[in-house]
Order: sequence, then C-alpha cells, then structure tokens
Amino acid sequence: METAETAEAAPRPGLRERKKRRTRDALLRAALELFTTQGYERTTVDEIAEAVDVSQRTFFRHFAGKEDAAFALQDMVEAHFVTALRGRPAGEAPLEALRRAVLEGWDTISDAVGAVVPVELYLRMFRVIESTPVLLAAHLGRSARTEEQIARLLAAREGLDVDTDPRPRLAVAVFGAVMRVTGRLWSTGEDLGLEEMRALTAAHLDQVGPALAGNWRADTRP
Amino acid sequence: METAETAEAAPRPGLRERKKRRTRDALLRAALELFTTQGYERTTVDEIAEAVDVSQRTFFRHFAGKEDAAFALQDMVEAHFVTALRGRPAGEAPLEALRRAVLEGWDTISDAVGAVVPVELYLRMFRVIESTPVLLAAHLGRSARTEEQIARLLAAREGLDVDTDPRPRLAVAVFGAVMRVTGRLWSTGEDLGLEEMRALTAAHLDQVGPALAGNWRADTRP
DNA sequence: AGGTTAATGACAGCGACTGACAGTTGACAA
DNA sequence: TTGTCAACTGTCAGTCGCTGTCATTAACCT
Repeated sequence: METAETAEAAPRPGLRERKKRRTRDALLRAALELFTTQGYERTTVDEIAEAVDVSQRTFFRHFAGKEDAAFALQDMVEAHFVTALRGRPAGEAPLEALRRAVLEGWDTISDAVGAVVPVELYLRMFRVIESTPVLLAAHLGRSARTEEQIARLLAAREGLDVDTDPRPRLAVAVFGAVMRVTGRLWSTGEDLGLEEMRALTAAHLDQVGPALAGNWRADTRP
Repeated sequence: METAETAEAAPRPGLRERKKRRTRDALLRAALELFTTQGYERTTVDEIAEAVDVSQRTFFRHFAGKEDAAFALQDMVEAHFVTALRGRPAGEAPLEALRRAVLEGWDTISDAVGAVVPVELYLRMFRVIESTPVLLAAHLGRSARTEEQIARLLAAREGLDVDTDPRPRLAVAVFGAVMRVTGRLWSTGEDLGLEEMRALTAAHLDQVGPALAGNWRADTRP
C-alpha cells in the first residue's frame, strides 16, 4: 500500500499530481464562486464542471458530491482548530483549553485558508452555508462528528471514559452550541471579518454563565 | 384563504378528507416500516408507494420528500414539547420551564404518537434517524429551527430582545445540546423505553453544572 | 522506447423530485 | 337527481445529483 513515502514533506509532487491538484483547486474556486453568487441550489454540477472545462464525471472524482465542495474550506478550519486543541498544555482545564484553542485558531486561519482561495471567499461561503437550510443541516451533522472526536480527545486527556462519564460529551456539546450561536450571529450581522468573529466568540463564551442563571431580568445589560 | 373553519374541532372531516388522511397514514406507516427494517437509504419512494398501491406522484403530494416521511413523528413530538413549554407558568425561571416541559412531555407522548402509529415504531425510527448520517444532519437542522423558535418564546416571556441579548439563544442552545447528547446515548443503549429516556434526561440536565466546572478529576463518579 | 498506471471523457443508468395534462370522484348547488 | 366545480390521483416526460463502465490520453518507470 505504501512504498518509501512515509517520511514527511514530499520531495516533489510530480507533474501528474500537480495537474490533479490544479484542476481540483480550479473546481473548488469555480464552485465557491458560483455558490456565493447565484446560490448553492441554483448551481448545478454541470455548471461547475463547464466553468473549468472539465467533464461532470471529473468533478465527482475530486469531490464526493456537490456538498463536499461547499465544505472544503470549513473542513480545513475545523481540522485547524482540532490541531490547536491538541497543542494545548495538559494541565489546562478542559473548557479553558477549548476556549484558548478557538481564539488562537481564529488568528491563524487566514494563512491556512488563503493558501487555497482568497479568504474573502471563505467568509462569503460561510454566509451561504448558514443561510441555506440543507447546507446548514449538513454543517451541523459534520459538527456533531467533530464534537464526538473532541469529546474523546478531552476524555483521554483527563483520564475519563466517554462511555460511562457523560461530562466530556456534555461539555463539548455545550461548547459547540455556543460556537454555533456565535457563528450564526456573525453570519447574520453586517460587519464580517475575523477580528469581529474573535471578539464575538469571547463575548459569547463569557455570557454562558449568565445565560444559565435563572434571573435574566435582574441584569438587563446585553 | 379561509372560510368558516377557524373554529376548533372540525365537525366532520368529510369523506374526501378522510380518504386523504387514510392514504397519508398508510404511506407513513409503510415508509416507517420499510425504513426501520431495511434502512432509510435502501428504501426507494417507489417501494413505499407500491406498498400502499399508489403512484409515486401521490407520495410526493402527501410528503415534501422521503425525508419528510421520516420526520413526521419527530415533528409531532417537538410540537408537543413546544406546547408544553407554552403552558409553563410565567413566574418560572427559563431553564426550569424548559426542564419541566421536556420531562412533562415524555409522559404524554405515547398518546400523541400512538394515535397515528404504534409507539414502538417511533422508538425504532428514532434509532434509524440517529444512525443514518443524512437523517441525523436533517434532524439537527430541524432542531436548529425549533431552537430559534423557543429562544424567541423565552425572550418574549422574559421581556428581552433576542437581537441584542444573547442569553436566550445561548440558554436554548445549551439546553438543546444536552437534549441531543441524551437522545444519542439513549438511541445507542440497549434498553429503549420512555421511562429510561425520562431518567436519562433528568440525569444529564443535572450533570451540566459539573461538566462545565474545571475540575473533572476531583470527582470520578459517573 | 515500451509497458504500466493514473487521470480523464463519454456514455448509460438509477433514484429523488417536479411540472404538465388528463381522468376520476367526492362536494355542493340548481 | 343532475350537473358543475374542485380536489385527489395516475401517467408521462424531464431535471439533477450521483455511480458504474470502458476506452483514451498522458505521466511515470525501467
């Protein structure tokens, strides 16, 4: 299955692979451009393929489906976050590690995403995902899988068993819920931008405590 | 758009409507039966229609899609819960109202569901939803919409504005997250049954506090 | 240079879903 | 009762996402 390639940093991708990646990137760019301009559902796979002058069949050789293209960037971002989480010191409390991993992630996403497509396209695509029901559902489904992964990660970190102790899954679920509320609000508002996202994230995480308290009317400060 | 039907309890459905509901119920029963026995994806719409001896086109006149049939019961249950929530006294704290509404809901679901199909079918279908990726995603998407609705309901109850105060959405999101963890665990375990679900729900709600605390290792009691 | 292998194009087919048209059958009034 | 209207349905054709198959092209390797 593997020759002598298990080392790090491939020495040279080779012409064939370079070509392959080039058409993949072209397909991705065309797809996102079409999705963000005329909408996800109003864009057919044939259109995307035609925009790159490639057969429809080729599109499906690079992406599992239309949906896969829509989430290509989002997947990068989530993987980026999980990596950041793994890098947190073991002594940190679980929720603290989660919080720092996200905030730290927002600062370095531009580089990861920008290497493939203009960052602005990611921001626009995020809006499309949040505003297209079927994409939002798919997004939540993917998030659920990521959360399960993170729950196991945290449990292992703390030496707990996810199958008998509900706390890891609960904590991650709550954290994910807050992130989703944040992302939704961010995509709805006018002022996009990663800085605003960072600030919104921190603000919402700070509001979880008050939100879970019973006396909302006591303090009427948003 | 409406004649003189705004009153409550239709005096008589009329033969035509009775017939219509009969074929709808038959389609729903056939669909759920097929979904739970051979799986959602391995069941075609033609199969469902054929099982009721009806054209495929007719299926789509009763259900927006295959997915719609799969969630017919789940929609009833969610609506049931929202109704229960509306019935909670205004003086109750938001989270307390949510908690009591769910627990109260689990006690009366059998009647609501049982009027259409055997309750056991609902339990089996729930498992199918949780174990079929595309259905799970759709379920989460629907839940998101329900949560938005509930957030507005709670905000109105407490005299807050959902657009400026993040606490209602946060509280509902956290609550929904806990419910999802509960449902997932319930559908994975062996002992189905509404009583177990009730107990699991209460147990998980009680564990949110400990899960959000930083010191998981302090207490190693699941 | 010649054989191997991976990427692609072209074609056929399945399943979910929609629009259009026609036939049947309850509902309701003359 | 009868005739008209509207609702429910069946049939047919077509779109779109997606998959399997096979031949062709071009990069890779010896």
